[in-house]
Amino acid sequence: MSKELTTRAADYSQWYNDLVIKGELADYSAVRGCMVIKPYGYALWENMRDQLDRMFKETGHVNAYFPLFVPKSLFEAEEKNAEGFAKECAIVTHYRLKNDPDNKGKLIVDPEAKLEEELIIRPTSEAIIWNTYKGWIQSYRDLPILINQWANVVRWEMRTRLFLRTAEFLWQEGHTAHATKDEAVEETKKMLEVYAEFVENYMAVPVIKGVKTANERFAGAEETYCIEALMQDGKALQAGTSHFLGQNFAKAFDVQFLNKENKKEYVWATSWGVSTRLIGALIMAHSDDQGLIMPPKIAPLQVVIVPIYKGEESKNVIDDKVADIIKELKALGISVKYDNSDNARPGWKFAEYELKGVPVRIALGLRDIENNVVELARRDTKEKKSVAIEGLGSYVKVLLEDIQQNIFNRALAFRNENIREANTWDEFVTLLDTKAGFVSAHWDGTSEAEEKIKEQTKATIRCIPLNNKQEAGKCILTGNPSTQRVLFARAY
RNA sequence: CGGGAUGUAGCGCAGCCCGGUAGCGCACACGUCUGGGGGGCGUGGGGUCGCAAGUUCGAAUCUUGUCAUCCCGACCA
Repeated sequence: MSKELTTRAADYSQWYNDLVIKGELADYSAVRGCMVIKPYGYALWENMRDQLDRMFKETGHVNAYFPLFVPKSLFEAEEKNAEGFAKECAIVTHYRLKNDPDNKGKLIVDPEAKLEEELIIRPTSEAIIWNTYKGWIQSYRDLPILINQWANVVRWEMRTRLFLRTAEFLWQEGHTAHATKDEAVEETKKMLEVYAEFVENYMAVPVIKGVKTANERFAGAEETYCIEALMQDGKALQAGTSHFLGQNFAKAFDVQFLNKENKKEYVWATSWGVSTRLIGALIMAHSDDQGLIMPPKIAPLQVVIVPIYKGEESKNVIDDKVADIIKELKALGISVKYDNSDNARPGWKFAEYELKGVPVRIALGLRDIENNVVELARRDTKEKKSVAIEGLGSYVKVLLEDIQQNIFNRALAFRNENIREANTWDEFVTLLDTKAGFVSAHWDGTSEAEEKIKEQTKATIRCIPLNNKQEAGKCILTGNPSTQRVLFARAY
């Protein structure tokens, strides 16, 4: 099977879809807007999940699991949150089917089995969790609660895209409860740091940490912190969010505690999440026209070995040699696959593993064995060289670290080249239309101006970067005074 | 929800305008030569043409309806 990929230049969206489908990360399913995550894609998600999970636990969190369904009365308790998600909720109204009397072999919803109260399939779990926390919290001694859950959620999106926006997606959502505002704010920021560290150090995708404007804030939050990444087509992608929820949910669900002075206070809350969308970010940040490029630290497979043989006899010789190499690599904690299957030829395998983004490929035949070398190819630069079998393990280990660093540096350089300042409206519009990327510009801080800019340019304020430099300026739209620049971009 | 497109073999497509025995490439199976960048040759298997009505002697093809998916837009992690 030849797997022709659309190039980025020809059709960026199609290129992305081709990588996901032909790279065997995911497949379309029989359900509109829902995808099947295939084993290779799921292995990637598992690696991401496992690392994040370690980081959450290192920062004091524990995992738990809450129901998929949220009774409507709970869902609507926090008004802003409910309003924000209402338009995209799937709702369970019945609990039973029955045989269709008019159509043999078919089923219909049993009208007798209507639920007293509709159940909302969670688009996010604040409601069900805060309803639960109410029963868990009486005293300041019960705080903080630092819980994370790995779950699926459903958001009935109008238009979906593999990994970037599916109707059902996998994610983690942290939900913490604190006795003081300061502690909750600190938690919000801490988790933003965890996300930034994960995305940069493991996924090799550079991010900008910032705060969302009121318009872009999570429904029900007081403050939304985010990490924003830049894709190769110049569009921004929100890679993770961490919300300071204030006392909104505590008030909505009446969660109070007695403080040390024996006075009742509402609990302070945070929530934070990243999803399978990160896989979309990973693909669009690194990959090229030959296929995916996996960062070694989370690659489902770090090294693939392809034998070059002629006939059974030479295959056996190579198999023996490779067994030693695999042993050495595995001892160093490197994941490795030996593909000596006879149903594809070497050239086909080379292309296939490039498509899948395996960071390092080792090829060897009798010729190499005689010389005690292998041919080693790195996916990020496609550079090939002959490397001694002696000490191959440590060579590969260093190489994997180098690839990890190299793809991060490459993405960082691209990101930095694509942050440009605009000082006038014309400059702003021209930059958006000709260069894409982030545009750093002054904004007067009003929602009205933000809305108008969005209407006219489709660009949104991605964030107000943390530690932003304060400088006097004029809003590019209104000319009103401004104290700092914010980052605009067209976004996914 | 607005606009555009597509449903024919596992995948990608042609055939439809102008109705008359369902075709190509890849994949798959077997054999063989091969093997250092998506192999060659030979043989073979596989499809109620998305679904439902209608027109007709006859429908993949014409008509109507319907369902689904994809792409672009608005919305959104």
